[in-house]
Amino acid sequence: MAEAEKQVAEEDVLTPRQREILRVLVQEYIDTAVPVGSATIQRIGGLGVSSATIRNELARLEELGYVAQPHTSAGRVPTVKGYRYFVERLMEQVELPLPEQRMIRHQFHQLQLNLDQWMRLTAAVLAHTARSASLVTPPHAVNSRFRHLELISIHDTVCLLILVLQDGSIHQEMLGLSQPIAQEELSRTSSKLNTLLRNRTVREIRESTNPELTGLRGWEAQVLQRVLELMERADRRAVSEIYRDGLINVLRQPEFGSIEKFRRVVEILEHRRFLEPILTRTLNASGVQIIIGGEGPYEEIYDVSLVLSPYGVRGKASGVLGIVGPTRMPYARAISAVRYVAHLMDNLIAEVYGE
Amino acid sequence: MAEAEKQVAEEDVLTPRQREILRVLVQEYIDTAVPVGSATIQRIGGLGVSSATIRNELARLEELGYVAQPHTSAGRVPTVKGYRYFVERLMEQVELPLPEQRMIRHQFHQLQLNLDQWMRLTAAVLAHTARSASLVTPPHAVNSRFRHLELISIHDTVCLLILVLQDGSIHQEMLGLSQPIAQEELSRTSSKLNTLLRNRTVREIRESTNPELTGLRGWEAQVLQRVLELMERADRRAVSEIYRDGLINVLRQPEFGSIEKFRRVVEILEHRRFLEPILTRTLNASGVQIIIGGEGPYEEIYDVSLVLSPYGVRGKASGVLGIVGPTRMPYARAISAVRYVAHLMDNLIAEVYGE
DNA sequence: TATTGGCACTCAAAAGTGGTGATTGCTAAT
DNA sequence: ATTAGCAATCACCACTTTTGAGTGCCAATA
Repeated sequence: MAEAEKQVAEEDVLTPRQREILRVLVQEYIDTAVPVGSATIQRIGGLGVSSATIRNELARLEELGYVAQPHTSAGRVPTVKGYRYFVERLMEQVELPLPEQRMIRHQFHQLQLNLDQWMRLTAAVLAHTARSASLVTPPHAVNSRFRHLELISIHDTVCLLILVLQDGSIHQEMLGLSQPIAQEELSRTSSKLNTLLRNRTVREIRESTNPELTGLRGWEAQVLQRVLELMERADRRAVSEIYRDGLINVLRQPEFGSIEKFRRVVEILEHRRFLEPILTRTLNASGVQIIIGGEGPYEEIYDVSLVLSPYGVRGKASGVLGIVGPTRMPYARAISAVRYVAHLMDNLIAEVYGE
Repeated sequence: MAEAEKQVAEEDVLTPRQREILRVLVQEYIDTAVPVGSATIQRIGGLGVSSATIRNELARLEELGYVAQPHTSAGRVPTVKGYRYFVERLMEQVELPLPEQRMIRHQFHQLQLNLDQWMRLTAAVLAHTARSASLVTPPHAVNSRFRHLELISIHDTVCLLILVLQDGSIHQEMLGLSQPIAQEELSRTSSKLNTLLRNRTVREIRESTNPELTGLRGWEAQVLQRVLELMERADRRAVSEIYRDGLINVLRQPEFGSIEKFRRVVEILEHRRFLEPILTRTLNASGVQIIIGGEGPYEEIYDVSLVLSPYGVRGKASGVLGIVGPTRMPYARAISAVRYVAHLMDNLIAEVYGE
């Protein structure tokens, strides 16, 4: 198995004892937020060696870049590389405790299936379960297909345009018309377009040579134009909207005693520019993704981590959900929470959107 | 006039000089966040008296509860009572500078009128203009009237129910049907209901004795039931959704060097339990409301203030917008920003929703 | 050769120290 | 009623000292 091979290959770099020391150190640091010294590891680690031996091993781990000292006379803290090794090889995968699973399922079952409420609930449940800030994007199809158009007269020259796509997303917009149009005429046009466009993608519609479509003029052409624009926007913005919750949980973390680090979390959550590429990437991945701040392309968000997972039915309707917290995060719990909720969403999506 | 009487009555308590001293003190404290001493007031206040006199007056103001000393050898800071007096009687009302007005108008005119984007923009503009955290609730009608229903088959036994009310709000919900229903039949029912319910309130529908309505059975009755429930929920929850922005601005305030006070701001913004009653109250008030934390029913949110205003067309569609910040807030600017944006919204709402 | 006890060393954090200056309240003079 | 003058207060700052957790290294040990 590739898995086993990888593990063997890794043993060339870290001995089992070093791995155990690293595991204990990261776990302890996650629990206490205090740099961990050799004596502490000896006390709670249960490996039968003296603190001097552990010191030697720690020196080696530091050379290799897995741990670092905030200052000479302090214990060690994990580096980004250390966290990465921990979450990939050392951490014990746990399932979310059954009572919590039951509670979450219960909450989801009580729900009337309104997309907006549903997303909110998901964000709230994630935040509560992982005790950190959460984010959720609504399920979204890749090449959305037209499903239904509705034009409702608001007054003479303004109508409300409601567009429903096959992924169930609803897009609305006020439309100023070039001339006064009555409701009857609006209805006639919308039912015409409903027939012409049904189940088509933007591309198909644009390439159509159907004279009924290409021949549209005046306000009707205007409506079609807006419909296409809305569909394109929906396609382009894989991440349409982001539901958030639980920011307050992050404030409880001791590392945010000073404002600066906390600011980064708020910035990540408020500014799409960070999230958009990360979420898009997650959408196309599979399984729980762990992004540790400071690594590779994520230098800017040093000491903030994200645990994200795609959910939904691939190619039909999928979204991303996950949590944001300090690098020093209880990953085991976070991952199990994210994974469980994502699975639950997979099922719900399959139930609602497809067979 | 009641206004004038009140002012006269108040002059019994505070002499003109005391008022001027209080005004200078609060203004200076708002600007600098540093306790203000008698010398400072003498220097910048321009009242032709010595600092000793000012000290005497300050002692009196302290007795009366308008100012307080953080410790014996420090200057004075305003109390909640002091702030209240300041915003109601001493502060000079200013208009938002014209260039800013122009910029805001410009942003609103560029907008395609989608409610969701609109609310977001409003929150963003408020946050930016008042340099603080902002919140906005969408416009909402009191006794909403039915406008349009659309049923879209998702698969056999699930359909998407879209309900448009007269205030332009759109409500959607997935509906599990008791039996498989085809799209044609869904359409027939929705157009029937559209005729029967058009422009009616929940109350009117419930009290109707029209046999076409009371005679509905099976899944059709189920649909009607859900429509009524949705309409009732829309009526009941005056504050449906809250758009927020600009939290990051609050982090810049020096008083949030420690986390504790900041936490309160986040709590207010995240938990509806604080906001709901405040917003509902504001909705029924008129003009800009200033809520100073620690006062009366708002003890819990000590040292956080809100500047809120209702907007929209009374009885037709109205909402609340405003900002949240530290008690030590540039009220003049905040109020002018909130007032200006609220007026702008009044006009936009009138333009879109009515004559 | 790996492990260990012992020990000198380091250094951040906590506790202590004294000086500074802003500010007050009080008093006596105007 | 107002003011100048002045002693008293006390947070704040810069500085020093103390403390102790923790390290690195070395010589002894298995």
